[in-house]
Amino acid sequence: MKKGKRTTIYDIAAKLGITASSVSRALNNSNQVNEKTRELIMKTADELNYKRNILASNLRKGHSKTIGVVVPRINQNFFANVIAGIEEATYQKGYNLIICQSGELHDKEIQCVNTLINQDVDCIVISVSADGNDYQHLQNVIDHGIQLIQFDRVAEELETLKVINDNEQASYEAVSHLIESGYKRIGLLEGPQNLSIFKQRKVGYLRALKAYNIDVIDELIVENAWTKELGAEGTRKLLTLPQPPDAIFASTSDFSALGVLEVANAMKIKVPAELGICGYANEGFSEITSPSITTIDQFSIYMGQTVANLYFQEKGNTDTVTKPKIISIKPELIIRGSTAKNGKS
Amino acid sequence: MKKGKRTTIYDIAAKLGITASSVSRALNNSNQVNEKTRELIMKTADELNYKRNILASNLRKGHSKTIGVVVPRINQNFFANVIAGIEEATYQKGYNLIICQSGELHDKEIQCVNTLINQDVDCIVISVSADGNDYQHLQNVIDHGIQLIQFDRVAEELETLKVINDNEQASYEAVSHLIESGYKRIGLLEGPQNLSIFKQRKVGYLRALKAYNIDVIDELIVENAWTKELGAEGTRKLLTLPQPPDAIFASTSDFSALGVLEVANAMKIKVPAELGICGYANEGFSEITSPSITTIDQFSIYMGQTVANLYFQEKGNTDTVTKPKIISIKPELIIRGSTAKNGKS
DNA sequence: TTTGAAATTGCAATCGATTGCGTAATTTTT
DNA sequence: AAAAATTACGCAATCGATTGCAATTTCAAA
Repeated sequence: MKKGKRTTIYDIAAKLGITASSVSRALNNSNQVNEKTRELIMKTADELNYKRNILASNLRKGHSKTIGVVVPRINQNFFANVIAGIEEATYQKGYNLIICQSGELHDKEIQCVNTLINQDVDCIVISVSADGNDYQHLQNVIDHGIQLIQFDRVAEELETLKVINDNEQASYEAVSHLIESGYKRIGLLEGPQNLSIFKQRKVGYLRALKAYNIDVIDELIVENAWTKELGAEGTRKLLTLPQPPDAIFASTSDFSALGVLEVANAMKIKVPAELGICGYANEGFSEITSPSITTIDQFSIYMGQTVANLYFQEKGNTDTVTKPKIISIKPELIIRGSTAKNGKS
Repeated sequence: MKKGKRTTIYDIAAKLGITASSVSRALNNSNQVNEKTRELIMKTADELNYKRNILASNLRKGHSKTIGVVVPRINQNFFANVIAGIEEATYQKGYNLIICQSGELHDKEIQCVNTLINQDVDCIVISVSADGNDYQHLQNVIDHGIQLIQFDRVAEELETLKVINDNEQASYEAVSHLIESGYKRIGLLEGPQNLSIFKQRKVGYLRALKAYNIDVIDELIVENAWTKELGAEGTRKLLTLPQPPDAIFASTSDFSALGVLEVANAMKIKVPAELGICGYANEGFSEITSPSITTIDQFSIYMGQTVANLYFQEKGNTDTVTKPKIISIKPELIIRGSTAKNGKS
C-alpha cells in the first residue's frame, strides 16, 4: 500500500466489478446484499487493507460518534479517573473521546467548548473551571443541539443533565464524624464559593454544627484555601489564633489537608490527639501519610461511567425536549488515623 | 437557531446573494476575496452563529488535525502528565486529541490503534502495553501513511520517531548513589523484561555494580515486581534471605518502592539506616512518605510537549521518507530521606 | 411458460467545505 | 479612452460514504 493512499469503497467495487453502494451496504451489515457478494466484499476489503473513512461516514450520517470532554486539568487524580471511566464506557460503544483541558481559565474553557462544537461532537461533558460564572458558551452548546452533561463542578442555573456528588451530605457526615470523635472547635478550609461544590460543602459543615448545637465561629472559617500551599497558610493562621481549632476540615481537597498536616507537624502539634484533620477526594497519598488522612471518596471512575451511561440512555430517548436530570452519587467517608482522637479509628 | 440545524456556508451565501466559494474563501482568510465582502461574510457568519463543519472540511482537505494517543491507563500519574503536556502543545496549533487506553491489554491496544486509523488521525502517539510483543498493528499505522510516535515504552525494533527517557543512565545513577551512600548489597525489583524500559533499567543497575566492582548476586534480583503488592511480596522474599540486601532499588515504580517501605516498616527494619530504598517516577506521594522516597523524575509533562513538538517539526519536513529519530530525555535523580544512610540526604 | 413477489444491485443525490479553472469586474498603464 | 493587468467571484468537481428510489434479477407459485 502506498503511503497516503487509502483504499476506498470504490477501489473495492472496481476490483469486483460492482458498485460502491453494494460495498457500503455489505460493510454496514445491511441485509440488502447477497450473502455471496458480501463475503467477496469482506474478503477483498481485508486484502486491500481497507479502513472506513469515518470522516466521510460521519459527515453523511450527520453525527460524529465522538464525545468531547472539558476538564480543568487532565493530570489531576479526580479528573483523570473520571475520564478513565468515561473512556471505558464509551469505547465499548464505538465512541471516541476528545479531551481538552481548560487549565481553570474561563477563556480557554470557552475556546475548548467552541472547538468541540466545531468538531461536531455528539455530546460535551464538562466540569467548569473555577473562575468566571458566565455560561453563555454552555448555552451555545445546547443551542447547537449538542447534548450537554455537566459533572462535579456544575453551573447550577443551567438546566442540563448533571452528574454530581452529594457534597453537602458528605460534608455533613465528615463534620459529624469529627464532632462525634470528640473534637469541639472545628475549622473549615473552604474553596471558591462561586463553585457550587464548595458552597455545598460549606452548607454541610454548617448543618452539622447546627445539628450538634455548636456555634459557628467565623474566624475558624478560612476562605479560598484550596491548594496545599493555601491550606498550609490558612492552617498557620488558624493555629496561631488565641483559641485555635482542635480539628480542621479541609473541604477542598486532600492536598490542602496535606498542607494542614505538614504545618501541624512543623508546629509539633500532635495529629490526631491535639488536632483532627479531614480532607476530601481520597487521593492516593491520603492513605500513606502518617497518620493517614480521613477523607471522602467520590467514586470518580464510577462517576465517569455514570456520565457515559447517562448519555447513551438519553440518546435513546426520543422526546424532543430532554428534561434536566440530575444524578447524585453519594460519596463515602473514609475514616483513618488523622481523626482517631480517642485511639479508635 | 433550531435544534439540529446547523448553518452552512450555503446559508450565508444565500443570504448574501453570493456563492459558497466566496464564503469559504473569506472564512479561510484567502486573499482572493474583496475586503468589503469578507467583512460582510464575517458579520453574517457571526449573526447566523455559524460554526465550520470540521468533518466536511477535513474530509476535503484530507487530514483531520487530530492526534490519537494510546496509553495503558489514563489515570496513572505519568501518563496523565504526558497527555497533559501533549494537549497543551497541540491545542495551541488547533489540533485535537483522541485518547484511548489499552488497559495493558495487547488486544485492546490493537483495537484502539485500528479505531484511530479509522478516525483518520494525522498522528498516533503510543506507549505500548506490557503484554504482547508483536507489533503488526504499529506497522499498519505506518503503512497507512500515518505518523507514528512512540514514547516511554517503545517497541525498539520498529524504526519510528521515539521520545524516551534515558532509563539506563538514570538507573545507573540511582544505583551509584546507593553505593556511594554506603549500601553494599543492593537488591533489584525489576519489571517485565519484554518492555525495553525495564530491560534498560536492569542494564543500568548491572553497569553500576560493575563500575564499583560489586558482584552481581542473582538471588537479589526479583522478577516482575511492578506493582505495590508485587513489590511488597518481593521485598518479603529478599528480607528473609540468609543474607538480605541493605538497599532495594524498586526500578519499576514508586508504587513498588512504597511496597518495600511498608514491608520494612512492618518488619521493624529501619529506613534508611538498615535499608535504603530508591523508587522510580517521582509520584506525588513519594515526597510525603516517612521517610520520603528517593526516586527518579521523568519530566513527564515535558515529555508530552516534546512528543507534540516532534510531530509538528517532522510534519514540516518535506522529505518523503521520515528517518527514525530518537529524542532521549535525561531523567533526574531526586535524593530524599529513604537513602540517607549516614544522615546526609 | 407466465406472473408476481422478493431479493439484489445500480443510479444519482447528498452531507458541507474546498479549490482549480475560467470569466467578469475593476484598476492600472499608456 | 483603449489596452493590459489585476482582482474578485462563480462554476463545477472533489473528498468517501450513505441511502432513497428505480431497475434488474431470482425464484417460487400458478
